Amino acid sequence: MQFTKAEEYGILGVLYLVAKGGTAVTPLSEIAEAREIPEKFLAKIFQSLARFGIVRSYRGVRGGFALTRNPAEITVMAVLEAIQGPYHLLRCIPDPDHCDNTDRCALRDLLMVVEKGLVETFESHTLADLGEWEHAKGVTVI
Amino acid sequence: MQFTKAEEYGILGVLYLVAKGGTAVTPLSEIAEAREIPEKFLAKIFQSLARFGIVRSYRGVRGGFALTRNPAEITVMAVLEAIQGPYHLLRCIPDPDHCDNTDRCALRDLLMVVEKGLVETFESHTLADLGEWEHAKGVTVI
DNA sequence: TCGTTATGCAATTCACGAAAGCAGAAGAAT
DNA sequence: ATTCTTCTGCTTTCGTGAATTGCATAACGA
Repeated sequence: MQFTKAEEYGILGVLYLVAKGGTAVTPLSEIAEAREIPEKFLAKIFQSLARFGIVRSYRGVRGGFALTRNPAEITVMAVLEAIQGPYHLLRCIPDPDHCDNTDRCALRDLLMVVEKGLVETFESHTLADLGEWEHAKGVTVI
Repeated sequence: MQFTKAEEYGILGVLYLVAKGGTAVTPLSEIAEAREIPEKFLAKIFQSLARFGIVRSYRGVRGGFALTRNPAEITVMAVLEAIQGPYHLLRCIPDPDHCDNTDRCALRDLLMVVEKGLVETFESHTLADLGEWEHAKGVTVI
């Protein structure tokens, strides 16, 4: 059970936008360089984020991406789901037909408990929260 | 972030032993067939469990594996750590030198919170607990 | 019209989870 | 002793999906 690079880069990317404050439109090249993320990979991730309305894209010179809402209104969970789709620890959780005795599986029950706690934590933290944590630690944009 | 097959098989394997009750020595072939797990893969997993003292192995005719302790004394966490080693969502959590600004990373802080909750849940459930859940649902050994 | 930036899809690389194979050791049964 | 069973400890293979790259195209501003 490990956090994926896509998830990691996605969060770091939007946090960069938060750190820049307001609604500054920022090109991927800048984010990628500042946070040392492969640019094309980041592009893919931000396209997902754009589809889910987390960020908005602007083309052309001085284009880039910007948050669509106030960071306080965007939960970490929303970002993760935009990147990875619905979040589940086992295939049989969303799809009970995946194996033949989901209704008797204690492991599935336990993981549903674990997953619930996990989702609650991700939902109870917004990008603004994380931004403040970083700010308190003196993180700079570049 | 997904539960691995090794983790899944490991838990299901020991739960099979729990369901058989007591300290019955059970060969891998039986467990593998009953729970539809690739036998050689299960062997690898149980070797780890044996090294960590979760189960004990017996060779020869009528050999196999048995739990070393009462299921109520074995937490799910113990089983998972035996299989996967120390549990971390990001490499930089156990190894702060993995990236160059772990001390300023809000994502790392958040994941440490998530991880804590996760570990607590796994530690607060024993194999006996899961065994009872299954029992209540009418799970049979074979 | 030109340069910049995102878009969308295709292709590729790569790591690791997952699984299989095999020779050998240990042990029980007879 | 011999034989059969079962674990042990490698080695190797396979497959999937993560991670990354590439390219042609579309949109947009200057």
